Amino acid sequence: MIPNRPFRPAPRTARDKLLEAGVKLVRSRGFAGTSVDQLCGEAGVTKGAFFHHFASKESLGVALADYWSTSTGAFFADAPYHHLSDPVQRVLGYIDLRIALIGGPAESFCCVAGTMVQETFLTSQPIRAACATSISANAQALDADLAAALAQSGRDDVTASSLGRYIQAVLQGAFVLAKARSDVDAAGTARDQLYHLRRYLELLFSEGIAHAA
Amino acid sequence: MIPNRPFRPAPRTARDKLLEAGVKLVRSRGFAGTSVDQLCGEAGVTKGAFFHHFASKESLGVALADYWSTSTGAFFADAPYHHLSDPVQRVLGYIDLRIALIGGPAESFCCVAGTMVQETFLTSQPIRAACATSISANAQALDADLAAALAQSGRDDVTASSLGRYIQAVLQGAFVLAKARSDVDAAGTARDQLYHLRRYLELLFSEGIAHAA
DNA sequence: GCGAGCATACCAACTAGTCGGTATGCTTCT
DNA sequence: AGAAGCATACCGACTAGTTGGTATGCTCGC
Repeated sequence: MIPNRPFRPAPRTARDKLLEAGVKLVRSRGFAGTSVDQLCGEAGVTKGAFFHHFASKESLGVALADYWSTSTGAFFADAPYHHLSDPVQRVLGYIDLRIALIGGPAESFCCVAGTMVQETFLTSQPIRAACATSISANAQALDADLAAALAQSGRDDVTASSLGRYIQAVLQGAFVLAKARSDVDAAGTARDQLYHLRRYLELLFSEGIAHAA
Repeated sequence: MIPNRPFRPAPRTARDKLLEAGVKLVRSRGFAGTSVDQLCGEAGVTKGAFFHHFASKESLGVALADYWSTSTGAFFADAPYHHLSDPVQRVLGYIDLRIALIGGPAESFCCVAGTMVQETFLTSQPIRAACATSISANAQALDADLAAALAQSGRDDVTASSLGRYIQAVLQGAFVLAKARSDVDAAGTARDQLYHLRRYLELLFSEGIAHAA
C-alpha cells in the first residue's frame, strides 16, 4: 500500500518493468480490465518477455500482490514515527503518515491489493490469498504499537489485531470513496475518512484513560 | 410492469432478469470480469434481448447502479429504526441493521456500486457517476438523523455529511476485507468493522455531551 | 399491420497463451 | 586461454477461443 511512492527506483529487468506497469494499470483499470498486451505496452517489453517471467496472467497477479506487499512493507518499516516513545503517538504517527501520502488522483494513492481482491476473490484463489497476505501484513505491522497503546490506556474491550484490521478497512473504504468522488476531490475525500479514524483512535485511547482514572 | 393481469405474478421482463443477474455476477466476479454472454446465461435470456434493452455493456452498468440504488434505498427507507425518538438511537439502529444484514459469503452482502466503481472510475465516467450517486444517496439518507444527533450531543467539529460519508467508507472497507478473508470468516470480518464504527459513533455522541456539560 | 419484445446467426476485434528463434552471458573441460 | 555446452533473458508472429456488438427475422398483443 505505498501511496505515491516518490522515490521508487527505476526498474531494470523486464520482470520489474512489468510489475511496475501492473501497479499503474491495476490501480487505474483493475486486474480484469487490464490485458497482457496493455501490460507489455506500458512496460515496453514484448509478450515473449511476459511469459518468460510469468506462467500466466494470474501468476503475475500473485507476484504483483507480493511485490506490492514487500515494497510498501519496507517503506513503512523505515518511517520515522517508530522512534516516538509513546505507543499512542506511534499509532497516530502512522495515521498522519498515511494522510500525508494521500494526494493527486485516486489511482496514485489507492491500494493495488484492495483493488485486485475485490475482483478476484472468487475467481482466483491464489490472487485472493496473496492480497489477503498483503493487507494483513500491513495490519500486523502495527500490532505491537496497538497492543501497547491499548494496554497503556486500560482498554480491554478491543484487541490489537481487530483494531489493526479496522485501520486497514478504513483505508480501503477511503480509497473506494475517493474513486467514486474522483470528479470532485479524490484526495480530500480520502483524507476526510482518515481524520475520522484518527479521532476514533484518540477517543478510544483517552476514554480508556478516563475509565482507568 | 403494467398491472393488466392482477391475479398473476408480475411479469419479470428480460431487463429485470438481466439486472438481477448483474447484481449476482458483478458482486462475485466484478464488472470487467463478467461478460455479456455470462449475464445472458445467468438471466436465461439471449443476446438479442440484452441489446434490445441496453445499448451497450456500459449502459447496463449504469442501469445496474441505478437499480441497486433504488432497491437498497427503498429497503432502508422502510426500516423500523426510523420510528425511534432519539436521533442517536436512529443512527445506531441503522448500524445495527447493517450488522444484521451481514451473513453468508461475501458476495451475498457486499456492495455492487462499490465493486463497480473500483474498476471503472477511470475507464467509464457514466458508470463512475452512477455509482457515486448510489453511494452518496445511501450517505444522505442518514443526513438528517446525523445532524440531529450531532446537534443534540453538542458536536460542532464534525459535519453530518462528512460523518455520513465515513459510515459508507467503513462499509465499503468492511466488504473489501471480507472478500480478502473469505477463506476464514467473511461475515465475521465485516461485522467486526461495524462494531468499531458503532463504538466510534457512541464515543463521538457521548463525548459531545461530556463537552457540553 | 405495426411496433415492442425477443431469438438466431453472425462478425471483427481482441484475448491469453504458444512457439520457434536470437543474443548474451556463465561454466567447464581441455 | 579458448571453445564447447548450456542457461537466462528476451523477441514477435501465430493460434484458438472469447469479446462486445450487429443484422435480421419471428411472434404476439393491441
